[in-house]
Amino acid sequence: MPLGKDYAAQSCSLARTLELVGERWTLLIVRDAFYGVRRYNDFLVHLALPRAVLSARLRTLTENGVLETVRYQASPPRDEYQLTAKGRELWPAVHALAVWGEQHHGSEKGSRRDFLHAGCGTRLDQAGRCPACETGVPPEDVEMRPGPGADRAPADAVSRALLRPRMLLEPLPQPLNA
Amino acid sequence: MPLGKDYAAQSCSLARTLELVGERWTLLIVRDAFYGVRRYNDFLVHLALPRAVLSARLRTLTENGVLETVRYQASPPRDEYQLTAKGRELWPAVHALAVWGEQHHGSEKGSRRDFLHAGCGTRLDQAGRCPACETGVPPEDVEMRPGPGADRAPADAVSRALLRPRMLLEPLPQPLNA
DNA sequence: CCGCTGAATTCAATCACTGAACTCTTTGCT
DNA sequence: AGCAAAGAGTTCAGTGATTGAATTCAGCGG
Repeated sequence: MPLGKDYAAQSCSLARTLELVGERWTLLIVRDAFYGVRRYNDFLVHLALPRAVLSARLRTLTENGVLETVRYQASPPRDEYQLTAKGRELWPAVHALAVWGEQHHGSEKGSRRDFLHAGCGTRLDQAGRCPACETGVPPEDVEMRPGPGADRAPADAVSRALLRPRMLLEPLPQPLNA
Repeated sequence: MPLGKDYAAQSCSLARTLELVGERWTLLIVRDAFYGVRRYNDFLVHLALPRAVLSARLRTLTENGVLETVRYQASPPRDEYQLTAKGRELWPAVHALAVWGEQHHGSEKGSRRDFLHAGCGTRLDQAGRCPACETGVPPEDVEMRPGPGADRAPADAVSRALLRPRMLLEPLPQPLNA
């Protein structure tokens, strides 16, 4: 629905996936959700996208069961957006795309962000598996830390909060200071 | 370049990947290339997209080293578009997205297309690995065959040609009859 | 009462996509 | 030679989506 017509070749499941998740900004929102971003304003600050687009994307992701809203305070009603189980299953795809980008368009200084199997400390391969343990690693067990190519002093508070090592899906500390 | 501005948060390799591969139609073109589609007209027939968009996408994919043009006849000069090594490395990402779509938006009749480890015949998991052999499977070793949910009598010749089991990256037979 | 925050919506301008028509070159047919 | 067809595009007007700025709105803090 979001993008006018549906893709032809709808006999392919990739086409139906891209209808939902293939619009501009959508996968970056999902990626941020894996990073622990949950609030409207944090997405806004981190991605620097127009508010209208963010609202629209959050709505269609929620309507399609990728995100769900969770009330975190009642009096001025405020909702967080969290990944559902269905959304968390996008991790292999998101990770594979990120790894491809790192390999082919990475900076010369090295990776910007590393994803490690928590507990064993090994970097994941493109398939999202731990080469040492020879198992797939769900996002809950992935530790993210800045790599040598990371920007050391980003302009926005969300990027700064993401600079310290953290587990995927772990919510950002609130409020965001420094 | 293709989409006006570059994504902010360019410290993420996913963003740079999506700049290249995240536009409408682009990943479907790449998927078709894995399926063996190589010619302008075959992409056009299979995807039913505007010619202007197809030309633009093929150009940027070629300029960025995902596809390369290969002359297949000289007299009226005709080029095929083939995946480069860099392009073939998108297979895990494309496959992961397709599997996600199959799981969450698949038809009730079952999968539309199955991807098997050729030689062992086991269906790949979401990470693109063969559960039986416990190895990753490169696209050259993947056999594609229609699943129970496939459309049995598609309207276009390319879809009909893709109905018989085939190896990924194997070029479509030319000319396309039936 | 006033200003602030978080979460939006509205609006004009811009940009991209769509679909149809057109171009150009070579080849096959008569 | 003349004509139609195929393959691979380009051009162009109309539509739809995205952008960035401004505005709204509710509740809270002092």
